[in-house]
Amino acid sequence: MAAAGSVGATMERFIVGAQKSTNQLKAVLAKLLPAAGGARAGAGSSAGAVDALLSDITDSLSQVLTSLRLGALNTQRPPGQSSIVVVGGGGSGGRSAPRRCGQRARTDGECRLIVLQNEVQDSYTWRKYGQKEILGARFPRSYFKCGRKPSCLAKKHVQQSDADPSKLEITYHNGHTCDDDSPPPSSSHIVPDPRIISSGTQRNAAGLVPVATAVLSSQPCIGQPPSPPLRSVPDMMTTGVALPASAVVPAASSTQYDPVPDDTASTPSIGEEEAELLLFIPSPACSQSELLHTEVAKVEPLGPPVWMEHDDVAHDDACVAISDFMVVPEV
DNA sequence: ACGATTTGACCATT
DNA sequence: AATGGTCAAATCGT
Repeated sequence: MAAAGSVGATMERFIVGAQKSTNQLKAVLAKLLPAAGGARAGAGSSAGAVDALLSDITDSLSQVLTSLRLGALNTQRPPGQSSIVVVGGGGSGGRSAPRRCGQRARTDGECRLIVLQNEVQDSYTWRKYGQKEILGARFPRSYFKCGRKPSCLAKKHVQQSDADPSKLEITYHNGHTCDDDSPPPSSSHIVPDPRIISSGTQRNAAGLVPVATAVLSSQPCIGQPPSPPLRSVPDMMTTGVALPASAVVPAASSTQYDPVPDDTASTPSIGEEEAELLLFIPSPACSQSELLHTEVAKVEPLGPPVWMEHDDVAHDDACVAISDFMVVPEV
């Protein structure tokens, strides 16, 4: 849809702008902090560190930009049809989340399963309301409800993948209804409409971070609240863009993560065709303390990826879980 | 003191 | 009966 394209274009503009600013900053710092050859070792190392950081920033921005452009890959799926977004794996194809034996399907509304690398998070505020050991699963499943509004029906179940502990299997149930009536207090968000999907890894409940911040930071988000407002993405489950590990940002503590912006009141609900890109940012999903920390694999700019659904898709009445999902470069 | 998280118990579904 | 999902009191952190 056009909207999706405009969102991507908007994000792309911001990223390009960030790249320019970074380059300018680099130039300025180069003058202020004469690199290596500097007289004082201290100054030299500082300059080196700054340079390294700036390089990381520009590299991350490039990665995000690439991901955005690859975003064309989007796959619009009709509501009810689920998709598994595997973040990471360098496009080599992620592992699926096979339905566990004894796992039952709920019949309450739509749900979508997403498998993400840890350290990703979405822009919504989630409140954990339960945790349970699941038969056959090594890790417990955590239950979250939208914390923005009690009336919002959005829920998500987060479980660390048995197959790959570095991934979180997040199942979303129902779309957010909190976007409809009361837009969150506005802030300096840049991109309109955030709806990020995500997953997290760290032990903290996460928080949202502004995309910019996310892109710049490479530190693991353990118990770190994000400060700036997050920015991000459109509808979840449509497409996914994996940010480079360096894009991972510290998460905020559960309580106030995500200030989903506001001006983003227009967040589309699941199934809408609005968004094409997803920005995965560390999420609150794992307020639990046991989640592992891993890096999000980089997306290789090999060309427009294509989302492929594997044959063995398990269909439930209202829930669908796709077992295998891969991203392959278009030849 | 308030709000979020934890955790055991209860309920619903298969 | 077994299992997953939700509730709610207790606990913890701010």
